[in-house]
Amino acid sequence: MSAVRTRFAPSPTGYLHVGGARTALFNYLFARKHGGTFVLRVEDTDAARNTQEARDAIFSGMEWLGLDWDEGEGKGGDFGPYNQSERKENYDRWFEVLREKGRVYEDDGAWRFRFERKPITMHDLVCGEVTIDYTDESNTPDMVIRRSDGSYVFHFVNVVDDLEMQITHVIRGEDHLMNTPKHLQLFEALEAQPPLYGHIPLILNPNGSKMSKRDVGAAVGDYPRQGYLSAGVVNFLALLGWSPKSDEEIFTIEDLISRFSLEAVNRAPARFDAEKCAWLNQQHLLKLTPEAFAEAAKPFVEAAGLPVDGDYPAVAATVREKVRLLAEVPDAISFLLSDELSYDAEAVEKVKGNAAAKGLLTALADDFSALPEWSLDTAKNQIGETAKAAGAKPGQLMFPVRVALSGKAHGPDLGDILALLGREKSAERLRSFVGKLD
RNA sequence: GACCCGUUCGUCUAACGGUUAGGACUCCAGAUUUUCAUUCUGGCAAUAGGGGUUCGAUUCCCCUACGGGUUGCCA
Repeated sequence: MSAVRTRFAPSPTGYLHVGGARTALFNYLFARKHGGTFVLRVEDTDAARNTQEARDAIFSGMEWLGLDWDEGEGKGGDFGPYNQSERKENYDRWFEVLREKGRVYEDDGAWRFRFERKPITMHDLVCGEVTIDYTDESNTPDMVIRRSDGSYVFHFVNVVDDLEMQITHVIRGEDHLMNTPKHLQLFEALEAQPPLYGHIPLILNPNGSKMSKRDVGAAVGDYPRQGYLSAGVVNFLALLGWSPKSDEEIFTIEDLISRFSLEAVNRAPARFDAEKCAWLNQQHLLKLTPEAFAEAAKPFVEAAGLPVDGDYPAVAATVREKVRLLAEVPDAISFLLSDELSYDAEAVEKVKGNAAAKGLLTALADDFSALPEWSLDTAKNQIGETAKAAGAKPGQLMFPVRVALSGKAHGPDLGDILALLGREKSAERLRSFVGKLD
């Protein structure tokens, strides 16, 4: 087989959505796996619906996901231009071939392609052998390939471009399965070898309806904003419709490249599960070094108006194992970066339910002030000492201290909190919290 | 309507025609952590229904139901 060439061919009419991203991913994985070439072609033949924002969203989305293309926008290549809007001469030339062969005829100013009336069998890389009968013209009317304004429709330009760009494998959504016989007929009329096709199942909403624009989780551009790592999203998308055929499921893009195969792609559509996507993201977050985590979370913390100098890297590191999305970080550490505390009502109520808490917290504040030296260990140990001195179990005091210092029921390790806050602030927050318990 | 693809725990999925139908997410219960999270252990939970073929069917065939797709001078 000649060298593998795949392509992703989006039309810039909206943002890049997860379905398109997964199609791009599978084409990318397949090309990389086989040492082939991945082409990015923009199908911008519908001038009325195309927008510059949509073009930019495609490029930035692909870049964010790490799906670097070899030919296309910004990369050049021997088969350009890679925008269909700039390829009219190519279409005119091939249209002329069809006209000379008598395969097209005029209809109301438009030109229709005359199908051969016979059953068309395709050998889909994912779906297997599928036959569509083109014998009955009323079911499969000859299709317009050139509009009355002289422009060409999707089916024709798509085929001409795949032909000229020497695409060997077309991996696309199942919504194109019924289009494939049309494309096959075009290739045959053009006397060209068609690529191999693989149709992957669509992604559905959690309720089973078709996932489209505007649905939750549909826009790739939203993921970075919510604090997803591209590694997490790529991992999740890969598992939607493809299986490694093993119990493993945490994969880097390199892992995916080496394991990917079209044979392992499912035929049934998959539903989008935000919970699992977030969990996978957490798994990839866990793989970051504390420094890398702090750096990744930085934009979110800055956007929340919190300072990211001084202790910030150490502060961020305390919640590395406690968040699923980076967008959760500012909330999780704001009490360490700012003195403005907001108390979680439920957590405070829980402390109020503990009759001994007030006395214990007051005693601890005093003991903190009296501590000869202040360190993570001495401070943390003092909690136990103070509790025991009052005849209470250490565990009884841990939660109230957590709420007093952070205002929350969940957060970093108590020792980390004490060390970062320091002696004065810790004692001060304990005392001020006691005042709120009345 | 017609045509095409599909149907395993709620979700993502595994299972040469022979498994107590496995794993993961979620949820619940324990353990660990003097706190939170992480981690670990255990639990709940599925072959859409009906016919065949077969010694034996999640697996092969047919029918029904359900879901999705296509049916444009959109892509």
